Amino acid sequence: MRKNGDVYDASCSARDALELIASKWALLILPALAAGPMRNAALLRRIGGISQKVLTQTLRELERNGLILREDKGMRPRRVEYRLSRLGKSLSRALRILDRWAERHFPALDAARERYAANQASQRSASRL
Amino acid sequence: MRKNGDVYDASCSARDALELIASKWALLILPALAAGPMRNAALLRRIGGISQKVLTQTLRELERNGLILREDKGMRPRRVEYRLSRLGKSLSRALRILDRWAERHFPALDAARERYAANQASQRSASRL
DNA sequence: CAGTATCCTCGGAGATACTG
DNA sequence: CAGTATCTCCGAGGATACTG
Repeated sequence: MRKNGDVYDASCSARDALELIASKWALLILPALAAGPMRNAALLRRIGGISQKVLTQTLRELERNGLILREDKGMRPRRVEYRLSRLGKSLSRALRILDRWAERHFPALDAARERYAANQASQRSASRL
Repeated sequence: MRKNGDVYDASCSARDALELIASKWALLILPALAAGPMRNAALLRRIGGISQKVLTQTLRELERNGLILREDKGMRPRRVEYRLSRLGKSLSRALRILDRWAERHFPALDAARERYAANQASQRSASRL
């Protein structure tokens, strides 16, 4: 992306940051970890519908960006814990606002979708006259 | 908000809402429209790297969810304007917080990535000994 | 248990050309 | 000018099996 012509000005890196955040899975993992440190298996259970591969990928990406910390206590059987870094907690707080927005407004979104569907239907039947 | 250890139960719809938001393009279109109503071509210019098709798709999806309004004034040549709905403005305000977070913290993210890369490199060379 | 390695599928998204 | 219609391709992500 961002092929030719630097259309957008200074906020390019911020845009990258946004894209990191705008990952569906990151948006679910961070809140999960906000509750406290968690292990791989627990995250798999907690976040329904994510595969082991994608979970690992996303965790690595979050770790790479300094949002979470990975602690591998060298035990047998193995035990690895993930937890939010300071930066991750900060982001998590910002995300909570979005979360609350979603909770508060999804009824409105649903309603809008129904209205839209109804409109579509009536327009289809009108054009058939 | 999914406080107990169960997989997501009640907050499924909110999760859907989050996924709508977690679209890279929606995250760019909404702030663009926050500045004021805009037409197709203007959005294409403003948001670098998006194709006509994807722009239309995203706009439709946002309209369907009641976040933006589409106004087609029946002129020749055609003139269609998009603008935020009340709901869209509300979301846009919530997103601005994220935006600010990204602007404020992307240096930290960058730094973390460099640290990570350095670690990787030193670990690779260590394992080669 | 945490993580990798493979293989494979499906759909997101680009390019291009066309229409009202 | 806004939008559709096709065709195409690439890669994110799922399933499964294996390893330390």
